Amino acid sequence: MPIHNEDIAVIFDEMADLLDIENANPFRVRAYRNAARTIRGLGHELEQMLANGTDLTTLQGIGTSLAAKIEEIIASGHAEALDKLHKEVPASLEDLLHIPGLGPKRVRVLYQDLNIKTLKQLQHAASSGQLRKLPGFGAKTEQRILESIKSQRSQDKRFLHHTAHLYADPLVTYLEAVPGVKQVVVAGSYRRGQETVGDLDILVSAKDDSPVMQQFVDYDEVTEVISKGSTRATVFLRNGLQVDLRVVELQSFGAALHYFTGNKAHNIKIRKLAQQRGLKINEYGVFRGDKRISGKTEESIFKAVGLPYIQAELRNGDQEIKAAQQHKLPELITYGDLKGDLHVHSKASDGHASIEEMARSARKLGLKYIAITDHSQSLKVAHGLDEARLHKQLEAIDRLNAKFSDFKILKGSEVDILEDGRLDYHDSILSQLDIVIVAVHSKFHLSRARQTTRILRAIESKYITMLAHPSGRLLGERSAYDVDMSRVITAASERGCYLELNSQPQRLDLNDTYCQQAKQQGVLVSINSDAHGPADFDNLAGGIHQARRGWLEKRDVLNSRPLGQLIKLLNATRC
DNA sequence: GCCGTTTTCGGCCCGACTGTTTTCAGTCG
Repeated sequence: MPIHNEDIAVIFDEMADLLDIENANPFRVRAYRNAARTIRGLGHELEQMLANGTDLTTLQGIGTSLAAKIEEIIASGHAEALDKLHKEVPASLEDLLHIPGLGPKRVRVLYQDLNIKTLKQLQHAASSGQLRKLPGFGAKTEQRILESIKSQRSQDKRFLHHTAHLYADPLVTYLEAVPGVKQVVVAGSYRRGQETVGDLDILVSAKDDSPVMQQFVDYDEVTEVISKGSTRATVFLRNGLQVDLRVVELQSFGAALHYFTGNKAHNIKIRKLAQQRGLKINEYGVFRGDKRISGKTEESIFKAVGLPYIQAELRNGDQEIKAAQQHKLPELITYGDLKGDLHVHSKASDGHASIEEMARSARKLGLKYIAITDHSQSLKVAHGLDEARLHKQLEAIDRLNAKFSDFKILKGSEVDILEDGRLDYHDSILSQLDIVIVAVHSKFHLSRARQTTRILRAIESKYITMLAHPSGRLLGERSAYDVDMSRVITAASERGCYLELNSQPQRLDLNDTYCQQAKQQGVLVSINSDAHGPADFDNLAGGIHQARRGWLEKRDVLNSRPLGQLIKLLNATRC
């Protein structure tokens, strides 16, 4: 069975948790956590790197001991050191760590003094008032633990970026209207454009006498106030989203924005660079001794450590700092660079607007072309078009195009890849289309070998233009099907076709890592909305975030091309 | 457990808030 990086990272995280509870050297604990973080951000499978003879100790935070453990896990599927820890500390204690307010020290007390090992035992002890007698615990802590178990807040719920946006936007508007407020920005993973966010970090600069903190906790969506100080507060909104508010002075705003945008690994690296220059960076600025030398803007923070500005989406503490030092940062694609959308449905299949409505909506947003790509005949559930209906649609598109002088509707289809890799229409049909998107909509559970062969065969087909939502995942609902994506990207490169970055909020697929691989192999990516109605064109903004996290520039994106160039590139896929 | 352009030993990012204390530990981000 292949061992993925995530499997190894999970083991190291668990070891860190258990060592923490064991009261091990905190820096040893941190070493495991750092290693887990490094591994998650690698972008290449460790198993593959090892097979290629890579020396793992060259990786950040991996020394001889952890490299040996990685090899052990890849070879055997487990780590003896973790097995040993399990004999000393019950694995279930890890669950207790996820309760807000419970850290390693208190979990250790719970286990040693009351032999509490599970959430259920914890709930029982809290209900019967036993916790408040423990050292370091009190009645309030006991109450909070009980409430948190009841509300299942410990489940670490994450929200789609798209969903968080729906709540962030009105809250920002609300805060901006508070007297004395000068600036409001949502930082954190939201600003970095992550697919999902665990909470919202909102940064505000305001006059000293501004009532912003009080107004924040009085916001009518707030159901619970966790903490509230003079510069920081934490609340929960009705939908369970946690929101942290921080208030800083204008002169510190850039430093705070950088600090609270993160990610953590990025911040730590930037701080270390500062240390090497005899400087100290915190959320209030850059300091030499006690003297603040900058902090008003993010640019000034980067400048202080000798770096050019690094876009928020790139800040994951992995490659971006080295690239910045070498002046090799990408000039990231922006929303305005998009010229069209190559994956759009109409009500002929499972969309809910006419082709003309979709075209006019796209045109209104400034796009110059769309491709109508309704589903093919096998996808009955989405009213896939048979050959006769598709023919009629092509004629209708001809008639519509005659109405536009500055906009083009391309003829396309989202063609099902059948179980054996054949396509759902004959070549004679496909040859009449401007664009053929192929996609998997069934048989998600094939073995890795069969799924990969299936998709590679589809890519080899004479008329295909691009592969849509290549991994098939739905965030929070369905994981990716098991496919060797690196082979798919290489095949697309050799075949000379394109890959989609589907902008639906729960897809965002290709993901960032594979976008970068596609770029490295010269495969153009198309950022498509997969719109089923006019409002869905808004999804493109999320696709842009994802593309930026994948280091894509304008030149790497197929639908950044004006129509004339695009058509040449579409024709070039016909082999 | 990792790391090193003063170091192979002795450091390791840093500050706010809460609750339980009586000056601070634990937790969190």
